[in-house]
Amino acid sequence: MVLDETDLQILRLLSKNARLTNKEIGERLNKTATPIFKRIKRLEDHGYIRGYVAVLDYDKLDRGLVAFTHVQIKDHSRVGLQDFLERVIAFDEVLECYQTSGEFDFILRIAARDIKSYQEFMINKLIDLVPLTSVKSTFVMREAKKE
Amino acid sequence: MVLDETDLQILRLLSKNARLTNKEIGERLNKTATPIFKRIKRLEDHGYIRGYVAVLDYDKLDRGLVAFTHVQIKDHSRVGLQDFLERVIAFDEVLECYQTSGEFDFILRIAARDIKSYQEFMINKLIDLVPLTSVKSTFVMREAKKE
DNA sequence: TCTGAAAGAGTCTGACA
DNA sequence: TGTCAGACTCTTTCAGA
Repeated sequence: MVLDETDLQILRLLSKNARLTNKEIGERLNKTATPIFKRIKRLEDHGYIRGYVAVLDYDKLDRGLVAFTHVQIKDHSRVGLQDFLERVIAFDEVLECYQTSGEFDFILRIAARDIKSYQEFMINKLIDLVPLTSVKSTFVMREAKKE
Repeated sequence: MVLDETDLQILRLLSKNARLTNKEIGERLNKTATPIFKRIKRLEDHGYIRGYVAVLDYDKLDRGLVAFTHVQIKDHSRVGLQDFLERVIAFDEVLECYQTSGEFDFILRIAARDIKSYQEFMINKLIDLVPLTSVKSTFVMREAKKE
């Protein structure tokens, strides 16, 4: 499937604000709502749009501590990596999980109430999962962009 | 503002799928669409919900190379940090920007077509912004969770 | 805080250029 | 690919419990 400039602009708009109506998008692209609707349907069906999510303010939700946790595990076999992945994404604290190449095997985005909860997550949940080689935490002070 | 269990469940559902209708959410929580509507409005007005975005598949968009770029800058004054932040979020390649504490000053989530485009971004855009102390790139092989 | 009815708005389909 | 009209569905408001 080939995307034209209109498709790309639709994706650009929706990645910033998924609540735009087809009519509003159409007005910006000089079209009516119908072709916008059809194009979005096509983009969804072909997997270009994977879904729509609400962006929450974790500060207000008493989960103001957001961290990136860089994890290196001991067992690098396919089974070992898959095992860690499946078990770690089951935790509510894990907002995102990326398998990576390079120094770390996984980067996790974590939300916890405070530093104490974060440490509890580390000690009682993360560390027990599978044998780890290293864990490095970086705390987020400000989210400046998100799309 | 105090959130009850119903509010939290609404947030949980919408953070995974923002396309659920008020009626569908109501059915899961044993209520009608009206109270769900009112609660969501309240959560939006009070900033618990910051917005709604489409999740795109960057693989398919020929921006399959997603990386976390860890940046340490030379000038740690408030102005220096703010300056870098404002200029870096203007780049299309920058999907997300987090100001962090610890080893790095910023973590960027970057999307590029391939390794060559990524290097071009680094050399022609990122490096020129402000004097940097270190830049470390970690490439994403798989996104296993995102909410 | 909730239900249920009703108006307003958006989505989605189909005929046609 | 696109416009337009109409059916359908969801959102939103309001009266009442």
